[in-house]
Amino acid sequence: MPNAFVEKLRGYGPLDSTDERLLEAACHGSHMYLPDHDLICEGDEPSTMIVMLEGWACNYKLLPDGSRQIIAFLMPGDVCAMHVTMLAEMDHSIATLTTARIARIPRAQLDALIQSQPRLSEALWWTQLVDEAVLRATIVSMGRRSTTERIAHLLCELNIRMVNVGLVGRRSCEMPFTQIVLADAVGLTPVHTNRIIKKLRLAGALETCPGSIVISDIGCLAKIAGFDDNYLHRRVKQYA
Amino acid sequence: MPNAFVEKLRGYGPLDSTDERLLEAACHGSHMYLPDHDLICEGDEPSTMIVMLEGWACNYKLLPDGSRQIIAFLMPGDVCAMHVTMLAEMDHSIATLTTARIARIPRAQLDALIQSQPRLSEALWWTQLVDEAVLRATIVSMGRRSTTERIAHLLCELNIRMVNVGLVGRRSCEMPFTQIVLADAVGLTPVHTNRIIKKLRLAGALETCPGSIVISDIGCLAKIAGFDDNYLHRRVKQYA
DNA sequence: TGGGCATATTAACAACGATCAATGCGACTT
DNA sequence: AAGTCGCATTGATCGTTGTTAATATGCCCA
Repeated sequence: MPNAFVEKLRGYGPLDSTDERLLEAACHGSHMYLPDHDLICEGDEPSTMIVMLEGWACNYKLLPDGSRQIIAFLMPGDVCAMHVTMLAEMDHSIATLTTARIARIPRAQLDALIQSQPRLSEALWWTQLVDEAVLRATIVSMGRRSTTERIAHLLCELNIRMVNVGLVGRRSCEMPFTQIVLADAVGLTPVHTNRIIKKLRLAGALETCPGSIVISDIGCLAKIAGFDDNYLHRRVKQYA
Repeated sequence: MPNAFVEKLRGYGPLDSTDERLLEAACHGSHMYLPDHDLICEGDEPSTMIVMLEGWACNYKLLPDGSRQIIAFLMPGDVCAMHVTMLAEMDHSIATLTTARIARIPRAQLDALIQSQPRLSEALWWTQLVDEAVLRATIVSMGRRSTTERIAHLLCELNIRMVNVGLVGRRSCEMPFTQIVLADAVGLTPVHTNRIIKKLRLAGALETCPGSIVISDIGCLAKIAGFDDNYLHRRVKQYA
């Protein structure tokens, strides 16, 4: 099975065979986790970089009143912020959304990799910068887009990111999370999120199953969202 | 006049005199800009790291309907994301909010600095990670806090950041932006922002002048916001 | 096989924030 | 001195979103 992390970094620029071999070796001690499993919690001391190999996860924060805000979605190939090990404690938690295979690369090993493989170092920097651009886009969505645009925009982004790592089949793109999870990501109640999902379903943009959302017309969704993918900083545009 | 950038990086850990000298030298060709001046725009190709030496600026994005979302505030000592020069084009714009002194460090010079001064490199990484944590906290505020908490939380954050770089005098902390700017940062209309500001004023938390907001009771504000500064990562991890 | 549980869905109502409109005020210009 | 402009402020009204509640559905498990 191809290593999604290697695959993703290749998206930035060519890696040589040593780069890829070392990267795969670093991901060797991966483990499977069940859905809804906290990989690390706010307040914990980070000691490793977390790499998603299979499945989905999210960064989130809990508030005193018990509500949750999902800050970012992680899919295969994604990493939690590089070098977080420089910080004394996590300011957010990371949990799986589905069963997931995860590798943890200790700081020392990461540092060694970065120092010896300049291409790898640059590719990792690039993923870091793109992740930050995604956070900025999220802020814009939450501040100035209508709730319908907001949800459509998020789904467009996830769709492109899934395409980038080969998660989208011939015609169907299935996102494996409940409407409750989606609500926590866009800052709405599950009830209202459901109303919007219904609207998007009636518009023909998507279909729903319990536990997942299937994109049926990405063009329709992109139009509703006013989606522009420039912030994902893809090197190769593959739109027709 | 002390260099705010050097001062801020010192907040992470000790720099040696060479670090500080080189950093100050890199900031030598600074320029003054008027308020509301775009330093770089979405779509532009970034070629330098932008360093705030005096005054305030913000990262923002404009939407097709003309509305604006401010993504982050920049104050003296702050930099726009390190290494953005790796990306082909800016995904957001940066504009001054007040008159401001700004240095631009070309990528080559930045790379040389980072390679020769490991402490500096680490300190820059740290600022980068803290900036990202601030973006995460912004998302949480926009998604799950009441509008009053949201505004109070932002003001608390800005207050701490101002304290960190010596911008808060003996008793008064004045933030030099209009309520319109604040509205664009918290994703509300100026009208509603004004209503909340009034409420906070009546609670004794702040005072207003045209064009600025003065914090008069940070404790009160922090209580209203439910503010916890952990995400600003002010304590430094001790390495064995 | 039946009961419990999480998710999805819908309705009715309440609360919140946007919109529209008008006024005051001070700084700046002519 | 009059006029313009941007900002701050307030009121009235309207649309959107949250809240509460009820029901349906499918799944897991005892």
